[in-house]
Amino acid sequence: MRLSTRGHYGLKAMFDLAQHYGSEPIPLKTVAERQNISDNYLEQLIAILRKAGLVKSIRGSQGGYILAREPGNITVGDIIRAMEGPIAPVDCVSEVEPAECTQADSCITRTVWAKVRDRLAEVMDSISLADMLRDAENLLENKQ
Amino acid sequence: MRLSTRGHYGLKAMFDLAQHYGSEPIPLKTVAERQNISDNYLEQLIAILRKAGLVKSIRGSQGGYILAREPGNITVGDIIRAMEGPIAPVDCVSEVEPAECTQADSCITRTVWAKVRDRLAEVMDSISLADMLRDAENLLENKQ
DNA sequence: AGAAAACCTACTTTTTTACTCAGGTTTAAC
DNA sequence: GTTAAACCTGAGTAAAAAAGTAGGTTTTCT
Repeated sequence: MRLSTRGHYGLKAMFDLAQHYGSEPIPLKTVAERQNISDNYLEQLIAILRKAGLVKSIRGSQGGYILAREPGNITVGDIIRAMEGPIAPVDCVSEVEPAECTQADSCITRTVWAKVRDRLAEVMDSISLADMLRDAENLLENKQ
Repeated sequence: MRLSTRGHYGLKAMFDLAQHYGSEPIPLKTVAERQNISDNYLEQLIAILRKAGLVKSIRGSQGGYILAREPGNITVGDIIRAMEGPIAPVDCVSEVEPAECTQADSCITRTVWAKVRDRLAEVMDSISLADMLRDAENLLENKQ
């Protein structure tokens, strides 16, 4: 039950953009440095986020990336689904196009994984980037 | 966020043993056939379950496997932890020995994954093999 | 003794992951 | 219009993990 670096880095990058939402576009290289990710690799990952409509790019000098929507309107679930595909502990309970399973109607392990899937989706969909910004602020306050 | 076949097959095998709890030991080959798993492969998997203390083996002719505890006392979480290791969407929030992270105190994505981990553990620990047996019975009744 | 079954270890193949690299295209400041 | 900074694309690759195979040894029941 691990996330790949795609999901992990994807959320990091999106959170970085959220922290600078409202100002100029952020160059990929800047995000990569701040989040400690190879920029060649991040370039590929951010392309996925762009195609999923989660970020917008501004090309050319002084260009960069910005969130496509406000942080309150983008959830962890959105990002993870974009980066890792539909949530599905096992193929036969995928959120979209579940794999065929001959014993689907009597398979009890299947109903277990459906419950796990639903809880996973529930928690990921309940956390927005705005929530994360709020958490970051609180963390900072408690430190001082 | 996928399970490997280890966890998937592991739960299937354990559920199979649960369905025959209280009678003679079940040969591995029988479980493998019923659950449609290569018996060579299942042999490796069940060795993990045995070392984790979840099943007992009876050697020799008429031998086989039985659950080490009653079905109400074995949870999906027990089985998945045995088969896949500690629950941890990313290494830095592993249930045991979380990986070092230089920004641990200010990393917000980390707190997200901790929440995901806790929900995962919660749902898996709340379902026992006995619960699954009950579900199976209900499913059967509704069919008739 | 013979058969059935667990046990053990090592090997192989396949798939996925996590990158890297090379070369392009577009834009905007100057 | 040149140049630099940025985005875009696709191919390639090394390492790791996953999934499965194979063959032999030991134990115990009959």
